[in-house]
Amino acid sequence: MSTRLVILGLLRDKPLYGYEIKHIIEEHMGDWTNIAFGSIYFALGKLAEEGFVEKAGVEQEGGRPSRTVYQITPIGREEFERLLREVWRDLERHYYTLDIGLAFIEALPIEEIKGYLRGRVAQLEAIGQHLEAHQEEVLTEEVPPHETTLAIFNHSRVHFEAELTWTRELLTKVEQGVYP
Amino acid sequence: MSTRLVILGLLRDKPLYGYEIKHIIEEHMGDWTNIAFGSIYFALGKLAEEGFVEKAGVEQEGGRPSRTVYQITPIGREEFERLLREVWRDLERHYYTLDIGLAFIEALPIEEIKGYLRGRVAQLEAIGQHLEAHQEEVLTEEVPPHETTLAIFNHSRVHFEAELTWTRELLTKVEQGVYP
DNA sequence: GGTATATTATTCAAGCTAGAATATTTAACT
DNA sequence: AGTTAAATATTCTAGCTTGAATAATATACC
Repeated sequence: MSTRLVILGLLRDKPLYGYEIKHIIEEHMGDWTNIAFGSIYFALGKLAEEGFVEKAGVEQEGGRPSRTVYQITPIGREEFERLLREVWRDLERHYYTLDIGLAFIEALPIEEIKGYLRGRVAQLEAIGQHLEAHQEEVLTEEVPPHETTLAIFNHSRVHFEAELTWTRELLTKVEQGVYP
Repeated sequence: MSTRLVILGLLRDKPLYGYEIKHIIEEHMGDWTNIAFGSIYFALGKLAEEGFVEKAGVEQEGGRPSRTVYQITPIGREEFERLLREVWRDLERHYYTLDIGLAFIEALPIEEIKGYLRGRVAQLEAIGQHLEAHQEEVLTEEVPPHETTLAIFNHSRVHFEAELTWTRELLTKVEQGVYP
């Protein structure tokens, strides 16, 4: 669903082929998206079927595999805006698998749970270090980062911090013997 | 993936049929899971195929549709524990669709974006009200809530608060004209 | 009493994701 | 120069999710 949005968004600028799209995503959006190869080709096929994109031709460079270049259509641009508005308008709910783990917490020895929680705190602290380092790096670059980059970065950060706080609190409670 | 965990977890106590599983999930886990009908039947079929559950018989009540009851097997119990440990061990990454919206922010008029952000803040504030009310209600019940229930509730809450804080900050920046 | 709605229980098709498989080719290394 | 590794580009299958479709009965309502 967001795969379509990304593809249409990228195709607005110029025609692209699947592999190229995958690479742009990895380079520019790699940290905050999760779009697999198959999804891109599937979405391209679907978008073409629906008339939102169309084949712009087939290229070949040397003896490399030939590639199908797609370009966006006028109704594709409309669809892009529709999807974009949808994303901005609607709040999305996130579900946390660990909540299910919590629901079944009695199924594991409490000492084992403590171990996992300590592990989670350690992992989260490592991520925190990584995020800080990354921010340092970005801020000391010659080219100042774009505001959207910062906003996206902060988005991860606030949720990461929420998760860390919550996990620490849970560990404390478990250590206090609140869970039987 | 967490569908399997939930199903196996519920079947530990007693044999159940698909529709019953769906109902238990909705009643007890409805606020923090998102498992569709089809997924349950699909997972039951798969788990049966793999030997983690098995048909315990077919029941019928009055003229209602007949129902297939499944029970967990010994290796099903092992699989449950394996999945449970996996959930506790591994941190899961969450991706936010709005980040993609942010990446394409220039495609919409900034005034429209402001509107959406105000809308999001309002929606989040409403959820905040709802969460507070829900907590009040739970805390004033005769039966004190189980610790896991509170932990799961707090999990939602910290992330909701993170989202609200971040959204407000973004709105402020947009209103300050940081985004062209 | 008769119509409308809700409940029960499952099946099914369509959509989407993930990632391995494929086949060629260029770059890297000793 | 020859082997290995990495890159290029797509296809394909298996797995999973979603929600509509089905079909019967029980309940609610006027």
